[in-house]
Amino acid sequence: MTNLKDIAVRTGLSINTVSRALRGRGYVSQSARDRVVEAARELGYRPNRAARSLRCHRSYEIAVINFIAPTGSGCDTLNMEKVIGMRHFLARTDYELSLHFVYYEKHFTAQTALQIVDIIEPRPAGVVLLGDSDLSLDIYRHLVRQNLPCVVISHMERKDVDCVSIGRQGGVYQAVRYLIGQGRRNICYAGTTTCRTRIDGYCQAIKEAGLREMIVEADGYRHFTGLESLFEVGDQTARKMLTLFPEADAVQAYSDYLAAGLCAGLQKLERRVPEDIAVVGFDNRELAMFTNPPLTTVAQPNWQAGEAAMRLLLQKIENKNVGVTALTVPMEIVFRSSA
Amino acid sequence: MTNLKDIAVRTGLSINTVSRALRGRGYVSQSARDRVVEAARELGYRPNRAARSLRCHRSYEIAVINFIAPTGSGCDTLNMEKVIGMRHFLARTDYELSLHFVYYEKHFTAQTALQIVDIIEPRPAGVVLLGDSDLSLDIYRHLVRQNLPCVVISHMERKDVDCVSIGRQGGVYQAVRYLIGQGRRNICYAGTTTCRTRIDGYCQAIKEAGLREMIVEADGYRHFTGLESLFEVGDQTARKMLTLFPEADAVQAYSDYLAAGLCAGLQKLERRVPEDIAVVGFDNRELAMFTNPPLTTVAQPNWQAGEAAMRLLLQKIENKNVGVTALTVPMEIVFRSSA
DNA sequence: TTGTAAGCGTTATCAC
DNA sequence: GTGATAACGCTTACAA
Repeated sequence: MTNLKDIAVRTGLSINTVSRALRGRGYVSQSARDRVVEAARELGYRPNRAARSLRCHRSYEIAVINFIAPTGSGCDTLNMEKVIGMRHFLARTDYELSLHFVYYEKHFTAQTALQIVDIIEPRPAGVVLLGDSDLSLDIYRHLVRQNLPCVVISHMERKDVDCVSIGRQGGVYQAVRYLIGQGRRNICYAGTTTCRTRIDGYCQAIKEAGLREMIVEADGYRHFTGLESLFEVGDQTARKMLTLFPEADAVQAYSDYLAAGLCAGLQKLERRVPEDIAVVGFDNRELAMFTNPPLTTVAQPNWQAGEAAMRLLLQKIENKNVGVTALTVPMEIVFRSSA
Repeated sequence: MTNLKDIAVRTGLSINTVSRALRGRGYVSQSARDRVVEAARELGYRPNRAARSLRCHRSYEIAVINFIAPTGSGCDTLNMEKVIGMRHFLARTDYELSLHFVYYEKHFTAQTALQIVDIIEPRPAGVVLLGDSDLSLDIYRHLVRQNLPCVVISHMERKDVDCVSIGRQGGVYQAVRYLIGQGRRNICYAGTTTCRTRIDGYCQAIKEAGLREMIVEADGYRHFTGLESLFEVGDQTARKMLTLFPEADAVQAYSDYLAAGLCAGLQKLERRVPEDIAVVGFDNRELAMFTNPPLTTVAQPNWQAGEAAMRLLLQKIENKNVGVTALTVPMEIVFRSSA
C-alpha cells in the first residue's frame, strides 16, 4: 500500500511536505504540489484512516443507529431510504457511514445500554438516531453528555434537540386542502388517535374551511402483529367509517397500509374509489403504486431528511459551537388515482 | 479515555504486560492478569481500534458495496434486507459494517467502477459486493488481486468465485411442482426470457411432469422506466398469455411486480384468481401482501443470504487459506391466496 | 517554503 | 514471566 513516504521518495520531498500538499494546508509551492498530486495519482495513494484517526484523536466514522421494535419487520423501508440519503451526502467526503441496529423493548434497558456501548466504543465522529421511540431521546441526551455530536430524525417537531423532522402535520394539512379544492365536503380522518401530528393537520384544514371533523379510530391498529392484519384493520375501518359517517366523500388515512385496506373495504361495500369516496394515503410506500386504484398519498421526503440530518451532523462535528438546530422537511403529495 | 498506559500505571506493570494480559496471549502470571482485568474494568478501558488497526495492518471494517442502476428506485429493498442480515451476523464481533452505493451508468466500464471502489474504500477487512451486475465480477477479481477478501451475492450460481447465491431455479421448480400438485396442468411462465435461471426451474418441473412448456415473453419488461409501467406490462402480458394459451390455468411470474399486474389484467378479462388461473409471484416483496388476492410467491431468503455471505467473508478474513466457496441459499414458497 | 522530530495507542521482537 | 524498545502512517510544532 502506498503511503506518504513512498510519495516523498518518488518526488524527492519530505513526508511532511507531501502531507501538506495533499491536504492543501500550509505553505507549499505550486510546483511541489503538482508533483505530489501527480505522484499520488500514479501510485494510487489512499490515506490510512487509522493512522490519521490515531494522530488526530478523531474518527471518520458516522454511526447510524436504527431502533427496531421487536414486533416490526426488521427494518423499515422508509428508514433505509433516509440512510441512503445520508450516504449520498457523505459521498466525496472523508467520512464512512456505519450501520447499526438496536432492538429495543419498550424502555431503556441494560440490554439497550450495552448495545449502545458497543456502537460508540470505536468512538464515531457523530451519531444519527433513527426510528420512533422515546428511547431516541434518552440515547440522544446520553450521547450529548459524552460530547458526541448527535442528530435525531424524529417524528415530532421538537425544538430542544438537534433534529430533523418530517412535516407530517403540514403534509396532511395540504392533502386535506387539496380534497377540499376538489369539492369534497365530508372528509374523514382514519387512524390511531393517540398519534396527534397528522390529526392536527387534518383538524386545522377542516376548521379553516368550516367543515365538520369526522375522525374514525382504526381499532386494533396500534397492536398489530404483522402487516397482513393491518390490511384487515383497514377493511373493518371502512365499515366503521360508513356507519359513523354515511355521508363521507373522502378520507385521509393514517398510513398507506391503512389506505390500501380502506380502498378494498370500501369497494366491498359498493363504494367506488375515488368517484364516491376519495382515499389519501400517507408515506408513499412502494405498495401505493400497486393498490386498486393506485394511491394518491402524502409522501415522506426520506432522502432529503437523510441529507438534511447528515448536513446538520457534519456542521456539529466540524464546529462544535453550533447551537441546537431543529429542521423540518416538508412533505409533498404524490398524485395517483385514489383522490 | 483510558488506555493501556493508565492501566499499567495503576497496576504497576508495564504496558506490554497489560496488553498481553488483556488479550490472553503469551506468558502472564495469574495474579498479574487478575490485577489487570480488574483495573481495566474499573477504569472502563476500551481498546483504541485505530491504534490497533495501524499496528496490526488490519482493519475492522467490512464494506458493503451496493451497485445501483440509475433507472432504479435508489436501492432495492431486497438488498437492504440482505444488509440487515449481514449486520445481524456481525453483532457481538469487533467488525463494523460500512455502507456504500455505486450508481452505474449505461456505459459504465469496469475501469470506472474500479476507480470508484478504490476511492471510496480505504482498506476494509473485507468486501461484500451486492447488486446485479457483471461489474460485480470485475470488481471481485480486482479486489482479490489486491488480496482483499471478497464475497459476491450473485444472481447466478457460480462456482468460480466466492459467492452466495439465491436458489432461484430451485425456487421456481418447487413452485411449479406445487401448482402441479394442486391439479394445474396448463402452467405458463411469464417474464423476460433473457434471464434463464427461473425459466430453467420452470422447464425442469414441466418436463418431469410431461406437461407442455408455455412461455410468455413479457414485452417491454426489460426497458421499464419505473414501477408503474411495470404494472401495465403485467396487464398487457395477461392479455398476451390468454391469446397464446387460452387453456392456461396457472402462471409463474418473473416477479411480484409482474404478478401484481397479471392478477389485475386477468381479472379485467373476467378470469378469477386463483379459481380460474393461479398466479405465483417471485421475491416476496411487501406488495405481495396487498395485491388482490394476496400473492402466493417464491420468497427470497434475503436475511439468510446476508448472514451466509458474512459468515463466509469472516472465514476468509480470519483464515486466508480457505478455498473458493460457493453457497446457494434455498428459496421458500410463501402461501397466500393467489395460488 | 521546506525539513526534522515527536507522538498518537497498540503490538511484536527481543533481551532480561 | 516481564519489560524496554521499535515500529505502524500520519499530523503538528518548531527549526532551518
